[in-house]
Amino acid sequence: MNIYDISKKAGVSIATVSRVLNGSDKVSAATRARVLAVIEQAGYMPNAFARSLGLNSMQTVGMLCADASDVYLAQAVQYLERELRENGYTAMLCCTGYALKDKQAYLELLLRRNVDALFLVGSQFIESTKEGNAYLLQAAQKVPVFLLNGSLNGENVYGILCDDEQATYELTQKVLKAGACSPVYLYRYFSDSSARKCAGFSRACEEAGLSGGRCFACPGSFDEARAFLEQCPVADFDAVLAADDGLAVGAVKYALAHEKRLPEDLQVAGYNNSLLSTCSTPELTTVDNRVEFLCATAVSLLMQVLQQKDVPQKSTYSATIVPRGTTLF
Amino acid sequence: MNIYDISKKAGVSIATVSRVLNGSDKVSAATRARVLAVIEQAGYMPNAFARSLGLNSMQTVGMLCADASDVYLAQAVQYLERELRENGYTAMLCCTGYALKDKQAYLELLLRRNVDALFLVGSQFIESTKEGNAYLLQAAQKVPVFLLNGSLNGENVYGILCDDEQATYELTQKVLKAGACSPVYLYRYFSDSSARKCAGFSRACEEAGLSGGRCFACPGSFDEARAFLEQCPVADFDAVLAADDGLAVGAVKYALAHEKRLPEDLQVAGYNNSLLSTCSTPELTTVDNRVEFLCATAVSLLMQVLQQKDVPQKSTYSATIVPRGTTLF
DNA sequence: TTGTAGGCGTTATCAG
DNA sequence: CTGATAACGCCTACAA
Repeated sequence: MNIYDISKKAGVSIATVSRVLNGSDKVSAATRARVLAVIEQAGYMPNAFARSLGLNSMQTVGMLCADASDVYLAQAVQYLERELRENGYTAMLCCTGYALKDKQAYLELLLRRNVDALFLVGSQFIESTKEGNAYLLQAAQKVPVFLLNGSLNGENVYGILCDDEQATYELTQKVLKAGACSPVYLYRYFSDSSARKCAGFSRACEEAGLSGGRCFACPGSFDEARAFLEQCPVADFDAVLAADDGLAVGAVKYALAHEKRLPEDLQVAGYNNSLLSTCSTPELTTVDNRVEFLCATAVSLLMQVLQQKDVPQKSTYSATIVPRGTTLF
Repeated sequence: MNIYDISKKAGVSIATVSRVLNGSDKVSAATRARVLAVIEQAGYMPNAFARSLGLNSMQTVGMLCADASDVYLAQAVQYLERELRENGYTAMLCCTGYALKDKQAYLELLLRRNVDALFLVGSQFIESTKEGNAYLLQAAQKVPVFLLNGSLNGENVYGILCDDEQATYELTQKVLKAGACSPVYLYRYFSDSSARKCAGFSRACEEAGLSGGRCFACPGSFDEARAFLEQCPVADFDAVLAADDGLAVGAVKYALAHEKRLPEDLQVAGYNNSLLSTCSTPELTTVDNRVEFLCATAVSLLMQVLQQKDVPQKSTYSATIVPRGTTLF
């Protein structure tokens, strides 16, 4: 069943059928109705591949995400997909994992599908070395590349990111002001975003005259985070700030297991304002980095880029602190 | 940059280039090497649309999922995508929400992209009426339709599902045997799966000679679930079993707020063995319905169907009970 | 308002 | 082993 079949049944040329399909106004109401009736009756759907071949676009964007089951990333995936669809685009999802080699391979895989753009969801996609990021710049020669919560200097690469440094700085200040004397910072793995968070934390610590060496990488499961705190290099810590809510939940579990009162004996704060922050009892103080806004912005920027409009290479927005039960403010 | 450019540079015909691209063995090693060198040097990638047009497939499957940010569904999405990719397929994700009208619209949208198959993730896609399911049967006339944790009788429709009834039955038995006299069951919304779970719960209750009317629909947030229990129609309940871990976390919050000891005063059990079950303190007893297995099975069945092999319309597998801190067994 | 014909970039069938 | 050529199904000037 193709456009020829329809044109025959309707007694018109394929050009007319095509015009009807694409809502051209250069078709008389009568023929339009007739053609539509035939299409309806036949249950005809135009072949997407043929259409894409001519138009050189299938209205598709590649979405790379290290782990779509991560509470935070999953939310981003959800919002992005929704926004994209509202703009007529479909998302091709690729869960890459955290290894650079895989990220590169899956990015190429998506490029081979002729996607119209690439979304890299999460700061895991920015490497610390120039060579590590080369593949992104290369991809950007073919399609616009959007970094969600990351930034990278390069033609056709667009970064939208939350000011994690400032948010963490302010959060740390509040925790210190509320009485903490020996805070520590936990992050899951090194990334563009966690580096910014550590920087904000350290800045606040320095300003308060505290000693350094308080930021630690720590495995991500609740139990591992808890175990880490049991042998924390800074033995007398009285506040745990974390780069994501999961680690903070680990800290809560640590406190509950050691009969430390939350927040009197130990202040805890997470990041992301994810489901985990309210799942915890007491509920976590956390930072809302506004994923929904991030995603909406990214998609709207993409639409502008596709319309050949000028778009800033880097957009920054600020986060909000959400005080709840695990801090003294 | 297309296949003609490459053929010219390599001094061969496009047929030869195509053969090289597709790994045909009817090419001499010398020409193959020459062509590959040109391809490499030019950074050439074949056009996916043209290729798909000829082959009538882009090796793509449509993935419908009510909410990709749901902890359970997100995990399914992640596993499915991984399995699909390992088999050379790419996932087009569509987050439909829970309204039938939207589910239908997004399914058609995917069909219009000429996907090779459809995966409907979660039992939300089976309606209780015949007319409600008609769109699935219609879609199945074009491509194979896979129901993940659901089943429906129809040509080209394949259901893979967990025996939720039996798992819930056994779980309820254990809770009763451990001392509960007045259990209640909470589910978030009516679905194929929640119906099976309620049935298992009710069967165990009946066998224990308990009165009926113990299954309740309940809004899904932690706070709402907790609030529901505060005015539960069954006032003297001493066990809360839930159709998902989120509701069970609500029950834990209820217990903590009312100084009921877990599990001595109140037994609680969730479902899905999701992140929420270990995020909770105490950790939730729950049911592991083995999403990973579900997804792997679904993809492997798809591959069989695509190879024209005979595949059972319905595959069932069993779940595992995971005893943790919120029950007395 | 409608129809004709060429092009999009592959794959695959035949000849050679 | 290699090359010419006809599909694949749609869009869109250009003509009528």
